[in-house]
Amino acid sequence: MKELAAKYSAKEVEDKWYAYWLAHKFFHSEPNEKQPYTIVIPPPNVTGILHMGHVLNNTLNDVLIRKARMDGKNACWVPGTDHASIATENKVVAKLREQGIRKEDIGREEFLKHAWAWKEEHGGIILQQLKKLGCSCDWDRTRFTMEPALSEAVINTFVYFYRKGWIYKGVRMVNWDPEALTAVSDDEVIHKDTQSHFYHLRYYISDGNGNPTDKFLVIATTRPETIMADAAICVNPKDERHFWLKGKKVLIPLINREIPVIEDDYVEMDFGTGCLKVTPAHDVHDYEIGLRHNLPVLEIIDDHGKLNEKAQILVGEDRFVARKKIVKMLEEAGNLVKVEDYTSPVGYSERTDAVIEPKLSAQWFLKMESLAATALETVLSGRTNFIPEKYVNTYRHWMENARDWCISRQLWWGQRIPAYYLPDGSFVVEATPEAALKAAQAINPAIKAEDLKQDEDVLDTWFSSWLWPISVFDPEKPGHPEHQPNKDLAYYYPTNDLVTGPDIIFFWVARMIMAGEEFMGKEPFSNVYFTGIVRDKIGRKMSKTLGNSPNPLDLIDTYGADAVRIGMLLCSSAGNDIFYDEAQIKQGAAFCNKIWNSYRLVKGFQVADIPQTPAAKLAIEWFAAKLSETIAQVEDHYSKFRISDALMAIYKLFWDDYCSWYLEAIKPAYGQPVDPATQKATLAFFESLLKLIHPVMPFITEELWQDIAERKEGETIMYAPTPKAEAFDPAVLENFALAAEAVNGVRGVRAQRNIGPKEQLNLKVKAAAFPCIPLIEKMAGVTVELVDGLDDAQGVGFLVRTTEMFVKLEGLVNVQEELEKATKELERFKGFLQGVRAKLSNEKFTAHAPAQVIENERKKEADALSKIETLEAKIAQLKK
RNA sequence: GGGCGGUUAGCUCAGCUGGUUCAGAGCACCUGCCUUACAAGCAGGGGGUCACUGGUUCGAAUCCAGUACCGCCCACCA
Repeated sequence: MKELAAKYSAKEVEDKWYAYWLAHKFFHSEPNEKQPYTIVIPPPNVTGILHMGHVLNNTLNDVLIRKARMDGKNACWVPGTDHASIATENKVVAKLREQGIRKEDIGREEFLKHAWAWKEEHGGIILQQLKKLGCSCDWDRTRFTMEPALSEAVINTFVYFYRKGWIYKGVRMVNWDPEALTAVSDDEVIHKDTQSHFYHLRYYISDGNGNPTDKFLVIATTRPETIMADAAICVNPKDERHFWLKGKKVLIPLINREIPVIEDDYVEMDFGTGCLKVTPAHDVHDYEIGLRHNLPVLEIIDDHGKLNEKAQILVGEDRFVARKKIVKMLEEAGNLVKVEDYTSPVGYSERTDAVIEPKLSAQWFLKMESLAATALETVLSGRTNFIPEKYVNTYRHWMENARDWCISRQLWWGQRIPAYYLPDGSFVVEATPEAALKAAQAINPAIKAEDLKQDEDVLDTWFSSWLWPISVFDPEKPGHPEHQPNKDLAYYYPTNDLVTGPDIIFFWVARMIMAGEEFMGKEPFSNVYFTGIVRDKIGRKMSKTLGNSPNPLDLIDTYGADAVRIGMLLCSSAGNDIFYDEAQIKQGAAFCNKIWNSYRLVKGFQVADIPQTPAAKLAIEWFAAKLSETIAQVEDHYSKFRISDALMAIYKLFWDDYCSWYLEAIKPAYGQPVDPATQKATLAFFESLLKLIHPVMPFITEELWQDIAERKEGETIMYAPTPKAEAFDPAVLENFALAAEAVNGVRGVRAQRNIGPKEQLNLKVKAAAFPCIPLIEKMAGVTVELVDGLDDAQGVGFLVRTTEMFVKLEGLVNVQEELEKATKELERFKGFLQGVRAKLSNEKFTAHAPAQVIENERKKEADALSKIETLEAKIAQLKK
């Protein structure tokens, strides 16, 4: 490095060192005799692009992995991407739509060709972006959840659980989007309060032969067009108003079909009329009531949201048209009692904005009971820790109520379910078509390959990502209990830490624990660190539609990756949402510059064979202690995953202690040289600081570390050992603190009196001895004089603890002002003393409080007395 | 509606098992400085009834109960 510029320029530095790290394969890990430290990346969507949430998450991951590497562990961070079936398929569908192509028209095979092409074109961009951020992933280990080996793992897992009897096919109500003609997940349904009507309808009691009597009940519904699908009327068994209905049958208006009156606790007595029409095919809750009471399921709405022939009336009408028409018909028939305005939450499709239609369909499920119980135990026993701990409660609640996992999706992009149907509708489950044919022929020897039809659905994306901590190392393992883990899996599993958002605690974290326990008999990671959600300054979620999410790459370009990393970490305590503000990144950039310039100073030192100044000697002794003290704190913070606290501790050590105090203390006068011992110590301190902060700021630290000494090609700060705290004498820190107070006192006087820093002053200290006097002289620009008494009123005094100090100022002093100041202070201490004495004279206090506390109070009393004495003497002096 | 968590300085947060002058940090703010490492800087400074009410205790930001508000997860009243 040549002359250092006055400002740090990240751009020139970052690409250079990342290329260097890659060229030397510093990120690559292979099993060896060292202790492993492993992280698997939360795989981002393969076609996704980097957003601020990724920046936060991956910065944290990188800090942990770099720290572990410097701690001497064999650190391995496995990167990769997720095929993200729904998100990716949506994107491909949208792109095809632009070209006027519908996926149904081109068919599965052709569609998948487009999808793969899309993946090749857009896939992995995000991994390139992570490099810009400085992430030290082992790129040779990059995985993709839909690559052949990992897809096989998924299929094997399915077969394994099917054989175990935990996978079954069942009917479930899904969120049907009648425009997109697909089921959508719960997350893709947006509930919006919608203005509608509450129709009160009269159902006549049947005489038993399908004829109406003159008795009736009234139900309230928002969906009158579904009455033809009613299977029962339900009332609460405790509702006295409806006791008379017990065992009765009623007639559905307009079509006169007879349905029973049943009783179920689900019905709220004080809502609506207390009578609920039960429509199992078109309402989730009604479906569940139907199950409990064995009601028939009659579907009258088709995939397009139109009434079908089972409705008997209004066949072919759209559900909303049908609603209007049927209301009129009901009114004419005399069944409409009244119509109320009503606002209720209605589910809309996130993508098409169509009103979601609950629809029954056949789905594949995985039984959760046993898996959840085991995975709950993993966390409750502490084999896996959650940080922050509060998520254990959330986790427990979910695991204790886990419903079977619906693993099928009506999509094409993903691992296709390995169930093969025979012509008679029965099916076999096998890992390959060949095996399936064999199995089918065992049932019916006449079966040929073309007779078998594979299930159309693919598996939920999470059904592949839950294997991630295992499959990235050994894809053969999932689904194969007898398979011995390969070398990588045996070495790297279980991984150490997982950093992820709390929003996927169930989708992903819980299920990885299940898979880990099932296939490895061991938890997949020891700690899960939950980050918060990145929000903007005013608390809104970052989103594309709001346009409040900055592009991280622009930020890196402007401020540098180190600055962006600092900016994200500064405000990120675990589990709290992050309020993103560009100001934090500017703070990070300022810190880079500060580090840069502190090095410029040291690098510029002329070294000469001169004796070390006493101030420099004291400063070195102090900073060595301070460094050790801080290292211990930083280690403690890291051990508790308090990353932002660790960063802040180093930040203050670097800026306040090293730059503002240490460097100023050892800095020679302009043009003067520095002695060799001081130069050496200073560079050593600086190197320690670089190493401490490297995990957070990888680029600038590498740049400077390479410059402070002769380095060979292939050397890197990445593998420099983390500085260790050494034993130190606490008195060193205490003495320095006293001296610093004295310096601050003098500076206060200067500020108050408008005296420039260059003007030498005389400081009288009323004491027989005081620590670090050369330091005080250097830092405060004074000559210190130890005196017995302060008889000269021409000056300004202040107290350092109980020691009185006095800056001599000829003709500049306002005695009256000094007097007022001292009197005010005296009052304060007197009040304080009173408080302490009240406590000490309280018998209950002295009887109950521990000795330590009482002693502290006595010391406070003594200190206060001493200060009062000093102040009183001073006041007497001033009054003369 | 059920569960969980929160409320401390203008902002973001720390404060572990009640007791050190415990009321803190960073940023922001105010004042004075372009003092040859750094104005992305230096020095100094102001600022909080620890949400509210009650209780336990010699002693409460800290423990307990209630109230108010906020956030998250789940279920989302036909």
